[in-house]
Amino acid sequence: MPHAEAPRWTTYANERLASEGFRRGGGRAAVIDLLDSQECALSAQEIEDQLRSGERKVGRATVYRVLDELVELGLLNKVEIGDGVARFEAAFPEGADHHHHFVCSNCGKLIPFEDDELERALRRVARREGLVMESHEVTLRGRCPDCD
Amino acid sequence: MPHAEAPRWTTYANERLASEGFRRGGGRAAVIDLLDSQECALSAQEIEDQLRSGERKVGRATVYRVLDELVELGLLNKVEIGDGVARFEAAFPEGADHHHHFVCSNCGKLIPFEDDELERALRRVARREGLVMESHEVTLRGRCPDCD
DNA sequence: TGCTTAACGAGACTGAGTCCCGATATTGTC
DNA sequence: GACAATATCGGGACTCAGTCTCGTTAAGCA
Ligand SMILES: [Zn+2]
Ligand SMILES: [Zn+2]
Ligand SMILES: [Zn+2]
Ligand SMILES: [Zn+2]
Repeated sequence: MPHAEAPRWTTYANERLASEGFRRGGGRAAVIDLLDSQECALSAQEIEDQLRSGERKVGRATVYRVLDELVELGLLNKVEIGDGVARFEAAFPEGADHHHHFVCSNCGKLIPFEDDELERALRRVARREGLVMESHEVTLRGRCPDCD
Repeated sequence: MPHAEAPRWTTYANERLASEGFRRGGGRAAVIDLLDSQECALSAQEIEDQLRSGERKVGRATVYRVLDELVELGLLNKVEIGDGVARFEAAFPEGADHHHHFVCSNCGKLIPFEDDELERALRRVARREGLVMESHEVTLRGRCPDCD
């Protein structure tokens, strides 16, 4: 949920891509627009299907290619909740809108959450172990309020 | 790294399986013994290969079946570092030997670490969000000391 | 010893993700 | 605008972790 006054992720992503020397291709633009309109993570299959059913057809190879590029540039977070399907969601600069996920082991619902202390603890660990942290993932599993 | 005086994980796992009414099968025993001798996580493929090259052959179906059972019983932790391969490692009761992983984005090395404050932060988040946490995974990504 | 049924394993199958390679579109230059 | 250079795209074959089926083996028990 970006702040109302913050620029759209699409804008940020496109600027970044331009500055990295990428050309502007229709397939990539379609994937970016779709991801920008999402609340939380989407799988490659979901992206492919939604684009196929829309007016802008995009091949599977392109979807995966674009997702890889964006993850590589840090414009996208790859979320893996353990069901064998990778999901992707927009990542804002400076860690804005940075969050993690809770997965209900009963109904499968994906609930996002954020916590500063958790983030601090992670940074502290990395420093203590002498590791240069580039990214991290946290997944909590259990019962959601509905299923408890 | 279990404490020297602590019982072997094999023992603990077998007792638990017995108390749950499982019969003692050769395939399951082989998988358990192999996992007990490991320092950190092993993939299903690695387990299958190591058992196949040893004297105790175990079919793939059995390996996956046993791993699922053990994860279900909380005797095993499923570790997914994002390369499309699930790994498994012994889980001790009471969270003893509980740890998480750092993955080097350059050389792929898997480095285990533990941190009480991180664990506390996770429990706090779950409570605040009204979620009943059954398990969790944390993966840090970046450069290890060797590759930095 | 004999019965019941859990445990096992060969191998077919599924599906996410990868690759190849020819077709198409973008950008810079003239 | 035309053209060359090359980034982008996509159909479809392919890989391979993980799943399923079903007939066989063997643990537990009376
Ligand atoms: Zn999310
Ligand atoms: Zn739920
Ligand atoms: Zn480990
Ligand atoms: Zn490294």
